[in-house]
Amino acid sequence: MGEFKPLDPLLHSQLRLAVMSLLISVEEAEFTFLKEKTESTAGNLSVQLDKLEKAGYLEIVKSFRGKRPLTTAKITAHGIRAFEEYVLTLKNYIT
Amino acid sequence: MGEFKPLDPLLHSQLRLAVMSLLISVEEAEFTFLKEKTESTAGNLSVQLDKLEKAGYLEIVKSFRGKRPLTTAKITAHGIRAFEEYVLTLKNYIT
DNA sequence: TAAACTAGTTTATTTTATAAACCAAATGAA
DNA sequence: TTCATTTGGTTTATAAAATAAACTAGTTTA
Repeated sequence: MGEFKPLDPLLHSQLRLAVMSLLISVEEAEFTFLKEKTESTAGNLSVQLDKLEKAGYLEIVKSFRGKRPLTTAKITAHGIRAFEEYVLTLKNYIT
Repeated sequence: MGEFKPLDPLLHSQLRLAVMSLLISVEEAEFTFLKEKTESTAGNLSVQLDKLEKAGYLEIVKSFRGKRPLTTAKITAHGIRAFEEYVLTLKNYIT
């Protein structure tokens, strides 16, 4: 029983964790909302959303609002499980 | 009041966090003890202890036990404060 | 005395995070 | 109308971190 099982590296990142944290509570959010809440740059956010999507933690939907592009992120069931697991693992480090 | 204040990058690292977590409870520990508990390589542990020492979070004492070198790490008051602060900050991400 | 082990450090490589530069379209001001 | 600015991003380049591999120095064991 190792005391410190590895932390999911995909979640152990400030920005990705903040994004997941937001999406856990709101279910679905726009790119600009996530950008404002996390105070990240668009470039960084774009890259990190990509990674979370490729891991299957998020679903990214691209559409238009009026004439402008609109990117929406939604957490998946797999993402929720991974986040919960991450939190449990982390607790062994900080308590 | 930003929801996600930055996490101390020195502590937001799996191995350094595990080391600090151990030292919070035991106060003082040998290199080999830390290596076993964290299941890290000696090289990685050496590098990370250095960083924590340079930040003033640990004090590293080098001596000999019999004829063999002995490296001991001890958490500082500053390290304890930083760890506690990190935990508080992190809670805003995971709850 | 040679092989293997201990207790690490140093250097090199890979992976991440982040920033900077860029793009396409839409809007606003002169 | 046309040129500057803004929106909503993506792509590429750079900096920083984590990790692994190689190395050092000495010790113990066969």
